[in-house]
Amino acid sequence: MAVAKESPPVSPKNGADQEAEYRAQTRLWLRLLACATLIEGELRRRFREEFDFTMPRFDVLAQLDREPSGLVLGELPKRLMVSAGNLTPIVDRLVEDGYITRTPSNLDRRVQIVCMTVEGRKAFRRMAKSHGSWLAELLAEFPTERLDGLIDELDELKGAVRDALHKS
Amino acid sequence: MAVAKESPPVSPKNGADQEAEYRAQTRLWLRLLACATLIEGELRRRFREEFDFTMPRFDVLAQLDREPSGLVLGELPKRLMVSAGNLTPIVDRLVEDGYITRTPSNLDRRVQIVCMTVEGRKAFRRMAKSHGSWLAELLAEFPTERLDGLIDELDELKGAVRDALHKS
DNA sequence: AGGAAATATTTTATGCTTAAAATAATTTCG
DNA sequence: CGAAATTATTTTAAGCATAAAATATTTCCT
Repeated sequence: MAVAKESPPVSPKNGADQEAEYRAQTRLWLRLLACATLIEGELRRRFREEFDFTMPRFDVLAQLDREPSGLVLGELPKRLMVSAGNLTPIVDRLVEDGYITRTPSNLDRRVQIVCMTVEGRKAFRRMAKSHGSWLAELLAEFPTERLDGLIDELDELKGAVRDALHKS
Repeated sequence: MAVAKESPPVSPKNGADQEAEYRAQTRLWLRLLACATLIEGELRRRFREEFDFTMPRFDVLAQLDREPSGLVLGELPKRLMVSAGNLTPIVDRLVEDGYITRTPSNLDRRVQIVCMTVEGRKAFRRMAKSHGSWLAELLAEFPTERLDGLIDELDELKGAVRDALHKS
């Protein structure tokens, strides 16, 4: 069960410490995933039942809601942390359904500008309101005064992971 | 923008407080999702590149690794928090590839017992080792002494969400 | 100018995920 | 006993997700 044989990264740790840290890191990951899965599953279910809508579609609208003049299509995969190919059929359907428009730029015909329609904006606001209250309902039992603390911890975690990703 | 018009759930809150809490809850959810997405994406990438394997397949093996005598198939969707139908093709392929066996119970022919093979166990251990060190690498910059605190917070969050789900 | 590299987007192949319906075996109970 | 309800699992249809390859356009460079 020798794990700490490789060169220690910062400070030397004996086997038992290293093992304990491994376990804690794994537990953190499992808790994180469990919380996200739990909340995401419930939000997805409600989006479907109440609005016959999906979260990825809602996420696209949420991005466009903040950009009254529209957004270059290529910005969406970056902001939503998904692949570009993934977005194509989602945007296709949002256009079909009249929530957004997709117009090729005249300056650079590779580029497309996506923009929410008036109806899209209306639909988004209605759904966003429900989304907020669903979240409030799901998180109601978590003490309000600890929300900000947890947000800060997660921000730091996110930063730490990002840094680690940039190094490799 | 009237939001707090509905009857207040526990203690009365004025509009501004309610708005602030909504925002904090949304931020918490977005951070949680961002952290999980970031880590999951990287782990998935490495599983694919290093082992040509997927995380759902690994998750199934991880459950079976803790059960030397095997597991009733129906336990897997519960423990992994996925739908039963989802598991069928994943288990199919793990059987095809020789990592696990699936044998119908003689007492109740609806039930199937899933059990890891010797080779499955070997492959799992190899992958689990890498999985642990990848996680350690990704979380290296997050201070060790705060791991347990964050785990506790997430445990509480998970409990709060579960409670909210059971109520509805 | 004109070919090569870069950029934006779509297509393809594969796999995960869900919900709902279908199948099959067991249990319950009148 | 035998029909109805329950339980375990699979199938189906639809959508999300990725990686890798393809397409189309623009920029860079000589």
